[in-house]
Amino acid sequence: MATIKEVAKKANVSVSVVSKSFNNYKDVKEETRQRIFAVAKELDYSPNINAKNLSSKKRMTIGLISSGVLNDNVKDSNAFDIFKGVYRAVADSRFDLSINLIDSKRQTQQSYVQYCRERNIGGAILQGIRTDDQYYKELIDTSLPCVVLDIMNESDNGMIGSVSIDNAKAAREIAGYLLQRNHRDIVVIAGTPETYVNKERIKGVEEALQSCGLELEGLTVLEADFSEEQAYLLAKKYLQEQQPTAFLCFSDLMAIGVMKAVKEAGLKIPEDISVTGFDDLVFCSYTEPALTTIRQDFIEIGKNAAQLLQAIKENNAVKQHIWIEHQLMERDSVKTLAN
Amino acid sequence: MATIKEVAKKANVSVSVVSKSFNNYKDVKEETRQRIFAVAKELDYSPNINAKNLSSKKRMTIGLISSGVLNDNVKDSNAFDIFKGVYRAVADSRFDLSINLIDSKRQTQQSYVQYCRERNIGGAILQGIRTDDQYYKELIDTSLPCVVLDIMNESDNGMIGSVSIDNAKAAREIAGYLLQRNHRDIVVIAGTPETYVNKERIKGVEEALQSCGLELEGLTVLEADFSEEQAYLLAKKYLQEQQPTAFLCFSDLMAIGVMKAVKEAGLKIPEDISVTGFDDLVFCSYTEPALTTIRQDFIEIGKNAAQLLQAIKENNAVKQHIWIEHQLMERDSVKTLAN
DNA sequence: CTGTTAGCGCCTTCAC
DNA sequence: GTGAAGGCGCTAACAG
Repeated sequence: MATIKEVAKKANVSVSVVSKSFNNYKDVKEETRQRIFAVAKELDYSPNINAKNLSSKKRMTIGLISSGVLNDNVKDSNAFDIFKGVYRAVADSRFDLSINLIDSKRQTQQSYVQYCRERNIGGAILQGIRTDDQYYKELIDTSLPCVVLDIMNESDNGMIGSVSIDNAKAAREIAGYLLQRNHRDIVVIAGTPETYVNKERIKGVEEALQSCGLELEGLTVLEADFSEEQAYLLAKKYLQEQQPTAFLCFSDLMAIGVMKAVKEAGLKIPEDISVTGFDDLVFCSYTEPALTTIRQDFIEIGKNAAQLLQAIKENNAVKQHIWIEHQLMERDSVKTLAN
Repeated sequence: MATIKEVAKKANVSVSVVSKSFNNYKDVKEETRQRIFAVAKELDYSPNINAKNLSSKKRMTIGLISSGVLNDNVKDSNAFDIFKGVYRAVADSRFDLSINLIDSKRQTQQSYVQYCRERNIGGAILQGIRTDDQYYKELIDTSLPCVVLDIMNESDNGMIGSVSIDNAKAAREIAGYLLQRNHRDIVVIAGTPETYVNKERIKGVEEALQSCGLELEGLTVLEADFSEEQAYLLAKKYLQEQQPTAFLCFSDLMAIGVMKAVKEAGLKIPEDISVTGFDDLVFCSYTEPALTTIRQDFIEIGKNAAQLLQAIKENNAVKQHIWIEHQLMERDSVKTLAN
């Protein structure tokens, strides 16, 4: 592998000129630059990233800290879509960024901050991380630029941004959708209560109820920790005693679990019971019946996260939080009830 | 961020001792080592990876070159599963590897080799790459350790390994499954003919036919380029003229396309026509009817690829090709015909 | 515009 | 066992 030195030598210039040429400095004569490029090509030279990172203090690597890399739920590929979005944004930018995926479960020996510093990672995107994560707080307090997904950051640290859909609004919409179709006996299959996303969605559902003049007391909320299995078990148990007209689930995975329980109880969807999801994972259009749900555009989320991160790093972030549009996907799992 | 110097100073030793301590050299007194570690912890020190890579010529980063990062097919998450497998294998190893994802479509300006050299990438795993890829050949000729997926490498370069299921065998199995159920008018929806995977699967189907004493001439093969849309169009057109008893598809995505065409033709699956897939993507169990297919364990594939790559790098690879077990997933899309 | 030079943080002989 | 010193390849002042 040719080094900058060899290029310089062969082109009869000093290394600094070569360096400048490659870094688009303008104080290099065009002619010289061309000559250098020619030689570089001939020698098959390309700058060594390690050396580059070492000497220039610029940090151009971004880390993607995610809980979705090692989890066993093959159905959950949000992390990958987010990844795709980040990748695209980065590929389209003028930066030469590389992406480091870190699994939150694996990363227990060492704090994220430490990991990032070691690797000269200049900014991180956090996905599927909980605010009570042992290292989350540490990261937030650092001056490392971060973008968190599905978390609303409350600190006044200017280096922290966030991206998410408007969960309250989305929940309001899907609850409203059910209410409009005359569902009054709705059971909410919620996720993990401490979670920002969960709180927002609960809020949205409540708002929808209120705007229909309904009492909140009547609302049954079952907490299934965003787990398919948990949702299945809870729904199964619930169905032994009561039969609501609809299950409003805070994730598609949980909706799948619920559907299984409903079917096992000998009930039909949507004839006997309606079910809705949240996320719009790929398989939602293939379930029987196809699941009505809220679509989150994870690719878009990832893309925006990467762009926001760059903006933060360059100190020109306009908004600290970016809302991504969601979409109600109307399919076949909800029945309109007689008034 | 503390540097090795500061640690050395505070521990009253020279930097080299610190370096050695961290790199498990044995010529450091245990007592000193402990003292150094204590100081390091106190100073929150951890070695800088860039500097490390720069000075030691060891290459511990592996690259994952994939066609699946930027493609728009959200249904196709094989790449992610492979990625997961690689990640796990790497996380379990004693190496500190980081993963670089490279999209083959994006990577047009620069050869893989060059990309890897720049980043000090010591080995690469190629996924979804075609042997006629402009940079593939170059890579194979290099001394960069590589593991290719779904390609059978013919060169005698000892640095190249490969991992895949036994495609011929799998195809034989699923074709046999159909034949056993008395299907005789089978249309194969194949992928891209130049592809290793495709050739093997064709071979497998032919072998199955032969072992039943059937003529190969009767076999209809439609090439749909592994595309859902193409498969849909071809099946649609074919159904206007003829009606086979079964479509044997070389990918689930194509099977989905075929199923759509069949349904649109007013035919029922599996009553009128049976359909089989290949891959077992997540949504296969949710289709209506659930798709009978060949399951590829992509996570396992990724894991083995990473392990093989390490073995190659350490010069102790036993086999150059690793076969991963596949599995016939029997679901509801095939009907047993009357004899 | 171009060259010189001092690091960046760490590893690795080679002396002591 | 430990320390000194020379690089790894590149960037960024600072001179010229």
